[in-house]
Amino acid sequence: MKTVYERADIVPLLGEIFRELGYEGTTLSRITERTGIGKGSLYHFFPGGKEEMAAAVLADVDGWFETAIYEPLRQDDARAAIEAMWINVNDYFRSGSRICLVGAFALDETRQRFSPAIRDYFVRWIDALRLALVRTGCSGEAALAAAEEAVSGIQGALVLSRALDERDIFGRTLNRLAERLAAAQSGN
Amino acid sequence: MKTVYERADIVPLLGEIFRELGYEGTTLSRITERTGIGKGSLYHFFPGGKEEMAAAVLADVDGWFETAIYEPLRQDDARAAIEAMWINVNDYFRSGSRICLVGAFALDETRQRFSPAIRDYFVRWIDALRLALVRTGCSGEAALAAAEEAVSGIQGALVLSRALDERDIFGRTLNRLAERLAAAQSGN
DNA sequence: CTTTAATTGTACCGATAGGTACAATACAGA
DNA sequence: TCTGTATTGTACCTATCGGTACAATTAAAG
Repeated sequence: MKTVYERADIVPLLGEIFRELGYEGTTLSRITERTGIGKGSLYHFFPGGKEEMAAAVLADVDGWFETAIYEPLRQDDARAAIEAMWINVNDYFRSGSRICLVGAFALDETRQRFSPAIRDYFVRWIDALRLALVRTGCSGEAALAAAEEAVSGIQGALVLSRALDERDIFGRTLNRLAERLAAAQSGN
Repeated sequence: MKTVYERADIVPLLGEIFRELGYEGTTLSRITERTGIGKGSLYHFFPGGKEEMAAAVLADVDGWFETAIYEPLRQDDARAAIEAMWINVNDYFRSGSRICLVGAFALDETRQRFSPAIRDYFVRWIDALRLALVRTGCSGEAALAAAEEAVSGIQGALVLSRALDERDIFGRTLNRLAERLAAAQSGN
């Protein structure tokens, strides 16, 4: 009995494992153990080994955010896109029970391997949000500050909700952040 | 040639290594490589091995925050203690170039090993800050929300400043958070 | 200067890390 | 059905993992 995979099917599985175990904590044997995918397949699709796997996951995450969040913020109706962002963020991170892989990689030495990708993810998020805020009539400087505050706040909410292991704190914090952002839109 | 250590001297060194490499990324050989301390000494002071080393570091960090930040928040003049907190936090995290070990451990599977210590660190921080806010005249509910927002915001600032690798963003975010907290003190 | 206990360097251990080689298998197109 | 390519399981490699054992060395007390 043999199961045949495609690269696109494997990447999300790898994503969950890297999220849970971190880069160093993710071993090939644990990947096999959790997914049933053997080394043969893994190195067939990712000849660069573990590092290429993690890079593929980062690119996948980045792509998801690009189409689901950044592009709407840049192109669609600003207020609607911002509102949709909060909903999508809450869904994506499963109300705080799922962490941000990019943020986690930023904290330890893993950052050195992927620093351009990590940096880019956050720069583009902040910039897309900033542009949306400007379109609502917010001044340039205030828009940047508000965008940084929101993106930074989301990362903090993820850390805190995992640390406290409380169901509702992520949603509560997201609501506070959304209110702050709404305040930045109308006035100032 | 032989150097003699004490446990108290080793713990801070281990702290910096765990901070940089994470729990899984920290190996005994890398500890030796960076500190010159061999396995003999390491297992003499920490018979429980790597896990005991990390636990000792967490306890050390916790102790520092307890005396430098939590106790003043509970006992000293509330406004002065809050002001001192922001300065101490900025110093401790070296303007964002040093991460929060407890927050980092919270993100991956390492959390399972130390979840009570991780939880406690944040619960006590939030609670001490909440009490200080109440003493300034802030209502109970608003105080809890503001305390959560501040502690969560600090963690987010650490993630973001590492990810962007920008010198000034940590200080900027801390200033914003301090202003929010100041606003919670006077009114509401 | 001894004695004694605390501390440390070195040599080891089995298990597992990431990675390679390659034959066996599955599958798509002719 | 046959053929060639894509995919996969297995065996194997070296390096290193966390950990143990213990003799050599050090510092402290008398």
